[in-house]
Parts: sequence; C-alpha cells; structure tokens
Amino acid sequence: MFHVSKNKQFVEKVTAMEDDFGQWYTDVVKQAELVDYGVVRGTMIIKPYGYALWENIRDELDRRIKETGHTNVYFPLFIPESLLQKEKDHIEGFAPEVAWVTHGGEEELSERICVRPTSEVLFCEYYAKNIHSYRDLPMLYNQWSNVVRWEKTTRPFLRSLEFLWQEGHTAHATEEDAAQETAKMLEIYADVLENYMAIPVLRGRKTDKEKFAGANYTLTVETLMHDGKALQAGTSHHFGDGFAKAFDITYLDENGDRQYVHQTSWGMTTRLIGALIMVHGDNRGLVIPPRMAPTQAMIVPIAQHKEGVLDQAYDLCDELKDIVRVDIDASDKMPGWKFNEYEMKGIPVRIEMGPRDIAKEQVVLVRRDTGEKEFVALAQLQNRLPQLLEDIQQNLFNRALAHRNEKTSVATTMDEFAKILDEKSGFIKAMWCGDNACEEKIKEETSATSRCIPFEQETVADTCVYCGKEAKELVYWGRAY
RNA sequence: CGGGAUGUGGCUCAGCUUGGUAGAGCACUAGCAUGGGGUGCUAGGGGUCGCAGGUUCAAGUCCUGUCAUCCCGACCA
Repeated sequence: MFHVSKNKQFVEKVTAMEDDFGQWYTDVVKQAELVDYGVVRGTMIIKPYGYALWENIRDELDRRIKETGHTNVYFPLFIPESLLQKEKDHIEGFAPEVAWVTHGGEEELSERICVRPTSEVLFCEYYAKNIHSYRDLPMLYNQWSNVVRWEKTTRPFLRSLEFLWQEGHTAHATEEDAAQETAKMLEIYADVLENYMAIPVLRGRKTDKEKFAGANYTLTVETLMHDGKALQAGTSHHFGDGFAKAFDITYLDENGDRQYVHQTSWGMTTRLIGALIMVHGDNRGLVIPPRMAPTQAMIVPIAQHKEGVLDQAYDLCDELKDIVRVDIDASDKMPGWKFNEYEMKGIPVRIEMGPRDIAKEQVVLVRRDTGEKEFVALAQLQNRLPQLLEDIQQNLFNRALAHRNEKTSVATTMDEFAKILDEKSGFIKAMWCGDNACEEKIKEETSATSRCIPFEQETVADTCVYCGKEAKELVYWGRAY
C-alpha cells in the first residue's frame, strides 16, 4: 500500500539509543528543535518547541500550586554574600557552584553579590521582617525563576549553568504543619509526573548524605530513564527551624510566646524535559504524552495539490479544533519528510488525508508510541481521536512502569550489587545499616548513589548490603544523572 | 580541576603531511515536474579558514602563544 521511494537511502538522523545513549539524547534534543547551545559554555537557548513543553509543564504545576493555597511572588536575582553566609550548611553546599558579581560597571563592589543558585536566604530574610504573629502563618510563597549554578560538566536540560524552575518557600507555625506541607508538595510533583507526563515515580526520603544543604530532611520523586540511570525529578525539603534560628524568624503564638517558624522549600525544573525525553523517547525521536503535547494531532495532506485535498484537510482541521489540539502542515515538503519531522517531535497522532481517503470518506491515523495505523471513517473521527489519545497516554505510562519494574532488582551482597549494575543497571533495592560510611563506600566502589528510602518499606534481608551489620532500612540505589 | 580531541559558508566535513589566490554534501533562493516514508532536475546567493603574533616573495597549510568548544573522570536539579 505504501510504496517505497526509489532512491531510498533513509538517513538515520539520530544515533540509536542502544549504540550511544548520550549521543542519542543530544541528537534528539537538537533535532526535535528543543534547544540550541548558548554562547557561553553550558548555557542553552530554549527554542519555541522546547519552551512550549516547558510552558505546559509550568501551567499544569502552577495550577496545582495555586489550588493548594500558594501565591506566586518574585524575588531578586542577586544575593549579597553576607546573607548567603548566614546558614552554615547551606553556604557550604552551594558555594562551590555560585557565580559572583564583583563589579558594577568599572567599579569594584565593596561586597560580592551572588547570582542566586536558589533563594532560601532571600525568603528567610523577608520572612524575618514580615512574620510577626501566628496569624501571619502559614506563609505560602512560590516563585518561577531562573537560577545559576556553575557546573563543571553540562548537558541541555539535565545540567546547565542556568536553568528555569519553580521554587516554593513556606513558613509554618509548627513542625507538623511544615511536615504536612513537605509531603503535600511531593504528592503534587508525583501527580504531575505520573498523570500528566506519564512518568512513574518512586516516592521516598533522601539519606542525610543526599539531602538538601541545610534541610532536616528531603523528600524526593525518583524516576528511571530508558538507559537504566536514575533521575531525581523533584524534591521537597523540610527545614525544621534551622533557617529560622539562623535568620531569626519568629512569631508570637496565641499565648504571647515567641516561637521559631518551621519552613519548607520545594522545586521542579526544566530538567523534567530531560526526563520526558529519556523516559518516552525512541530511535525516531521524542514521544510526547498526549496530555502535555502542545500539538496532539498533526494533519498531513497527501498529494495536496490535487483537486480539493487541501480544502478538505483544512475543513477537517477546523472541525477537530474544539476537540483536540490539532495542526496541519500544508507546506510543500514531501509527505515522508513531514512524517519523520513530526515523529522526531513526538506528536502523538498523525492524521493522513489524501485523495484515496477522501474518496472513501476516511482518514489514516498513525499513533506515535506504537506506529500502528488505522483507518477511521470521518464520521467516527470525533469519537475515536480523543479515545486514541487517551490510549496513548495510558500506554506510555504502562510501558514506562513496566520498564522500571523490569529494571528494579534486589541485592543482598555487594557482589550481586556490582553484577546488577554491570549487567542490568536500573534501581537496586538493598538494605542499609544507616551508616554514612557504608553509603560513601558504595558510591566509591560502584558509582551508584542512594536514590531514596522509599515510603513503602519492605525487608529483603536482615543485614546491611555493605558492612553486614544489622540493617535499618531498605534503600533504592542506582547510577544517576 | 586531571586525561583526550577539535576549531574552515547556517550545519557536517575535505584541504594541512609535501605553503602557490578556498572545496563538497546538506540547508537556503528561483523555476518546472513530483507528492501514501526525508523527491528529482536546472539555475543561483553565501566563507579569508577561532584569535594574536612570527617565518616566507607567498600561510587554511609551517612555528609560538592564546581563547573557545566537545568527549571521559571527581562535584551537582
């Protein structure tokens, strides 16, 4: 039915992921026109299609953040060095990757100014001034911004000198209130990932070694990429009153007693786009889950200069506009070129319409996730299309979940641990004694880090996988981005 | 910050060993045909070879320096 063009030297545009996953990623990012490299090393230009993906994630997340009572604000890009110094662990954690402003014009500044790597201290400084009474609490702020971290090695979306994110900063009367907030926001992150981006997550707590600099504890949603490496997709931190004490953030309670506030912060970044690519993508390029796809269906007219084809295709586009996010490519590129282009961009469904279809009052639907084609009568299309999109959404989630399960193993000895990493990669469930030294050693010897201590605990052995002493808890381990 | 590599039209690269007035493919522009998996033909536009200095009658090519980027390791969302 589909005749193959004569001079068929189909140019493989992206490196096969089996051959070189890193190169595959770079190829997709470039060829799906998500980013260009910036002029300064490690920076990126997010192009229209890449930014459209970010806008969708942002809007979805923003809606949930607002629904849970938070308000958006905007704090400055700059932090004076003295302010950053106030919380000891925090500055120690971030100092190595801070970009400093030392001059204003030609004049050297009396105090260096830091370009924010994160904004905890600014919020703290503000809270110290603006929180007085228990009636002021909770203070639930969020901001959408860029931050800068001077990383040594960079990759688009996964690790760049500058990236976009949302950072929530909240202050609460009690430790329990803060704990609830921390958990609530993690659940929102999980919801966006699973139900919007079709990326299954592992919910858990970070070990002390991996927690945020200055936090009591850090909750995380961990995801698994197609190559078996883990990616931290969102974190939610409970600060207790550590920052409050460093910044003197206090309020008067109902009894007139002076109390420290309890704080949280939580963030998600443009890194999510990296996750999207590496979870759903394939050797033809991106695969975007329908719910978040800027364009859900692309109409490709066939033999479009033939009588009536384009008119019919435009009519179809108009009809579908109220039902799905649909677009039409009526450029005079070859159909084959368009097929490849929109597969590269991960558009969930392609609608082909040519003279033969028009004669039969049908169209051809081709789904991006499986490549399956089906013929659908025009009269049925308005029912079938939303259904198909939903199928694709579900299939992507199920597929990713099956992959993660398949790539999750149990290790009870370090030999097993090493063997799994070597042969299979993915998540490794192993017991841990709770000693930081064992965690360090495991990283040193295998380059795997602890990903999280899952909320749903189980026991796969009685002893620590490294030292053999009594095990305290189960930890998910893995090599990570 | 250690190890390796590379800088030549928008992109990918050839040219350098053995100096002699810059080349290909893709992309772009125009036209005709084509159109169910990256279409074909024809005609065009576009580069002083990362930067600085040196050797030479002559430097993309040789020498010195410098800057940048990429890949691999230690730190990170």
